[in-house]
Amino acid sequence: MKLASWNVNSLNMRLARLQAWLAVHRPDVVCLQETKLEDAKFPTAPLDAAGYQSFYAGQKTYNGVAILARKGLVVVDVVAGIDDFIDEQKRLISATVAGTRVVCAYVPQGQIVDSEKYRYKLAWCEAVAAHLKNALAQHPLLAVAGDFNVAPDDRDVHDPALWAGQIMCSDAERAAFRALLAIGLADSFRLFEQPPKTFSWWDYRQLAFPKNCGLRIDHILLSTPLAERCVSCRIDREARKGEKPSDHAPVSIELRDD
DNA sequence: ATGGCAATGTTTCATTGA
Repeated sequence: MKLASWNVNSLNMRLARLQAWLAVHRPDVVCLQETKLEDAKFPTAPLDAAGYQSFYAGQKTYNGVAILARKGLVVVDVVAGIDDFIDEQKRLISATVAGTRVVCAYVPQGQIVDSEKYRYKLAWCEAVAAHLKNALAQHPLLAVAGDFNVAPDDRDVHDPALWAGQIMCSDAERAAFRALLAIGLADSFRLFEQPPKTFSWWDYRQLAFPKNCGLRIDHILLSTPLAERCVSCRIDREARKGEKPSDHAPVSIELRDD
């Protein structure tokens, strides 16, 4: 099974790119963030034509998450939102795909350390930690894929001194990320030897991408039984190239069939 | 020198993202 996660920064703007990427990589499951589309406007027909079922929770302008599953895979128990946490913002959707519980997450960005949005980010992560603890108790095969807006450690930052203590790198955010791992999840990227300076997001400005001034903030976390079956984790830098890219690149894993 | 780029709707600017 191949599972991917991609913050598309507007599915409307990125649909053609997504279709082309799906045609080449043929993942079984894709988690999308920042679709920025109300549910009535989700492009189910073109994605159906591309061979995918769509499950989504969106809103106008901001946020929006979706899970795509290759046609033929059985999908049950689709639920939007976080247990015991009322949130106007559409940032979490879960579905069981071919027996694996898949959670697609778009963690708040947080703007500036100690801002109102930063406090919301930390509260959101705390609620999601509780949600995932419960999910793991019910589903030993659990994958959490998304844009976490946290660079877990300095290897995930192009210039650690520049970013020290800044948004996405602060101690509290990194602790919140580690708290998710502590539930019993592994950062699939770190299960393998990886090229140094591998990132998943680059600012649109200042030639950040060609200079590889990026951060690794998009992750796929796996419960122990899935981590044991994981044979690869890659970030597709190619998808960030060319005209009108998303500012994020997709991350993909492959799970051995048992 | 506190900007820069991109997407969106409130649209020819303000807001947000990261």
